[in-house]
Amino acid sequence: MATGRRAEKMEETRAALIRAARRAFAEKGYAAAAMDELTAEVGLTRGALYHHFGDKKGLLQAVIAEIDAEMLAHTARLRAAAATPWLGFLAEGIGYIELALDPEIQRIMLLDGPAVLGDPSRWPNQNACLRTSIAMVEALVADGTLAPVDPEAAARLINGAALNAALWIAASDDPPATLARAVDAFRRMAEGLLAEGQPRG
Amino acid sequence: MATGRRAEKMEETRAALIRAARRAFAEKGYAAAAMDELTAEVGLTRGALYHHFGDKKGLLQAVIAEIDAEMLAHTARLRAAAATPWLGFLAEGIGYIELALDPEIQRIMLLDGPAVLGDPSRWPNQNACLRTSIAMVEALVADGTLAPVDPEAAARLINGAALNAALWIAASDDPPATLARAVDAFRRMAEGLLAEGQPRG
DNA sequence: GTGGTCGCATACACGATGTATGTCAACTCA
DNA sequence: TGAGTTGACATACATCGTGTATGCGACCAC
Repeated sequence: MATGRRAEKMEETRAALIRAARRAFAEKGYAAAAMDELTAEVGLTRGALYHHFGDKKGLLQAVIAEIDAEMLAHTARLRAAAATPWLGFLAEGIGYIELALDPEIQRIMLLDGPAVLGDPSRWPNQNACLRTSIAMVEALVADGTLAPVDPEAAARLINGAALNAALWIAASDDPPATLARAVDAFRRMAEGLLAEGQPRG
Repeated sequence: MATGRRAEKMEETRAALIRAARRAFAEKGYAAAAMDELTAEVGLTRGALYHHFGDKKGLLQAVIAEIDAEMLAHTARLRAAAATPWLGFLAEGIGYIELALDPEIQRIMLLDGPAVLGDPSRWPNQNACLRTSIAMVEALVADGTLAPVDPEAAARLINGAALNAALWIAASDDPPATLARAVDAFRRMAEGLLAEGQPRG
């Protein structure tokens, strides 16, 4: 499609607004981020913002969608690089923990996002990520690697554990050391889902 | 101590404000709860509020401290009623999941609280709860029930898994059924921490 | 009973969101 | 190609909510 000069510029301002919002939300938090500052930073006014995103919440949604897509792509790469499905599953969880070390992700995705937009498992992208996790657990249960556990429940618990670990690590004094402790415990817990007699990975 | 008429009345208004805030925060969320309404509901004005709690955040802290104390007392009861330390540990986690079915706890403790006050593991009461969990894991590791895992890491991951499970259950269409699925998966994951040869039950 | 303290109300300043309206450049079509 | 239309964005305003400074009145000490 021949995107005219018009549409092209428009996409540019959308991107600029989202970029500025990511910075502002990450640094000051959603509530304390003023839209006037945000927009002025990229040479616009709130008019542009309300035109493109409807309201402040809409801007946050756009920001979250972008970050979420990046996270999804990252964990998918880790999973694909693993030797076995089970190791892929572990790698995905551990990668998720590492990702959440980023202050931007913590503040926007883990703290403000849920408070403003509600339960993250209802977000479209998170749902996609979760669905792949569920599918993996299903496959691992089917081939006998995992005990007959409810796939969605297992995927969500693993996710929750990883998420909380990330918050802990981020708030700790020595993140790398804490990361190591968390990853070890995470691996053990996940191994609790393995079927009897399966090698512990 | 002879609490005079004065101090007595003051405690009463503090309690009334906290009560009203619990309702308002739970129903509308922290950001959307207006202090004017809150206080008018119990026949006061914002003056009382700022006098007692400093600012809106201070009120939220007081509310959270109260709820947190209730949760702590509840899980402690469950733990004490269990037959063995290991079963007590499980009961505590499962009890935590059940507690979080309460919409008030979800909204205030799991969504708005972290966004406004930051990482919950830094809250004084949560810290107390976590410390007892860590102590339990330490004891279970010492007596050989659990594998030699980092106590704090294990406690935090278990906590995170339970917390996320609660959010999931709450958002589900059939909470009781979802609760059953979550509890089963939770038990299995926790059992991953058991030492080799320990009975799973 | 008089001065002081303190719980709480009143009044105001400030900032932030959202909306209604205006404007000007870019595209359409005869 | 130029008049009309659309739409991206700016401007101006209405509204509301927090926080603070100030004031009042009841209780307590002496």
